[in-house]
Amino acid sequence: MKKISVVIADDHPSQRKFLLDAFEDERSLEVMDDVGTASEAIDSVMKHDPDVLVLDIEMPGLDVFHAAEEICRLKPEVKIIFLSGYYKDHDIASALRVNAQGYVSKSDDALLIIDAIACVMKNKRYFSPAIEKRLVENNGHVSTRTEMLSTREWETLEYVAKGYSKKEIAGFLHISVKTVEKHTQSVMNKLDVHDRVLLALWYLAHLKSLQ
Amino acid sequence: MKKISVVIADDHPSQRKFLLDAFEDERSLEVMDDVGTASEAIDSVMKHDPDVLVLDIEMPGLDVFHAAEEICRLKPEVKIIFLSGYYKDHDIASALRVNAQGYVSKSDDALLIIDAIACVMKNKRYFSPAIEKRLVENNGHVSTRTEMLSTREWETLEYVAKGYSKKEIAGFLHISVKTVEKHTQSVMNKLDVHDRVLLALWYLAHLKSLQ
DNA sequence: TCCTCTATGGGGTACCTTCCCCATTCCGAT
DNA sequence: ATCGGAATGGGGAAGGTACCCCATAGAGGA
Repeated sequence: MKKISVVIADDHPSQRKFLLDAFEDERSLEVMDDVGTASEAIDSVMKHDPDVLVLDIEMPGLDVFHAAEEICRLKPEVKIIFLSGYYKDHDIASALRVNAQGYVSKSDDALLIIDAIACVMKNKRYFSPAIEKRLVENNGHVSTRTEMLSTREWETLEYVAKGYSKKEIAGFLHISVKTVEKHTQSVMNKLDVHDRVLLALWYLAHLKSLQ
Repeated sequence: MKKISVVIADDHPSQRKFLLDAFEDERSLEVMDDVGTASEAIDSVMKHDPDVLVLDIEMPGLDVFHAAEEICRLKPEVKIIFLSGYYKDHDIASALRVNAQGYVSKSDDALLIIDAIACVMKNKRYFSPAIEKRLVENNGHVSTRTEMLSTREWETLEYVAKGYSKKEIAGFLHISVKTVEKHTQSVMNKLDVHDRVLLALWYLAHLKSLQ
């Protein structure tokens, strides 16, 4: 089986070593390069064309999110996983904005980061539990689109798209039918789709690109 | 509504898990037991008295067709749906001989198997399209759901699945809304799907296998 | 602090959908 | 010739859906 090629970008040598050691023990991974700044990260990605870039959020010099945007533009197939020390909502939002595939806390176990790599390689997004919790508390579901759907709206959309009636959805979410109706309407207005079947079709069509 | 009780018999744990997961998502189904051999299947059917037995054709130990015959003798009311990996004419013939109610290819979508269950519960036989094709080439006539739908019903289904309203469909087909209604109802009765969104999902799920 | 956004609900209305009832025509099969 | 199925339509009931109106409470940002 082909190994997953990885580039590591972190300004702290100790953190870099920690990751290098962790990834070296994992046979499915192959670290191509490890660098200490965002601009070096861009260069390294251009040179090595890795599957995954593990990118520390706090680094001196060029802003990591600008770097991430640049990499997305130049090499959109590269999966970017952000590493954060103290995750701030603003950083998470920026990571989402540049369409990061993963966001892992440094306090998390190394195995979790390896898991995140395996996850994004399957074209799924990965967020460490603590950050996921934040996301749910704040924004809600991941959406970098102009048409932002709230958590409840997403949940409602998912159930609608699976063919459940408002009454059933109200039961699942433990809210009234009226509120389900409200969420459905909000979704319909935001997506400019005013029919349940078309909503389901929209959901199915966007499922791949959303996850 | 009473759930359809199901027993799964498959020697591959992964396949069992796949089916369990698929059936767990289906509200109308309740898996009573899952086993790994034909003789266990007999015991399980005797013990749980399920509505449907999903039976893998390739299993070690006791021959599955003998087991199926035994079950038909002891519990004739149990519907048996065969799951085949590589459908051979001989197996299909054997399945017909023991009066199986359904025969589905493993390569088919899980939804199709769920549909097969719904189908046999209405005392209709079900054969997945690929197998049905074989049957037509060899033996002769076995009714399938593709044949169940008339031209107009099929056309109506297609428009419904694309998100058009009855009024629109009536316009497309140059018939009255009432007739569209009639066709939609016929389709819903035949497929045992009583909702436009689920009809659309059914259509999408079967589009590939039906071609 | 004020204001917006999210989430929660109720009332009401118009329309759509699902499912009964009914009929006619035509066509192919027994 | 009759019978069944496919296709065409209508009436009407019951419930679902889409879209308005309204209000309240909490969290977060300007």
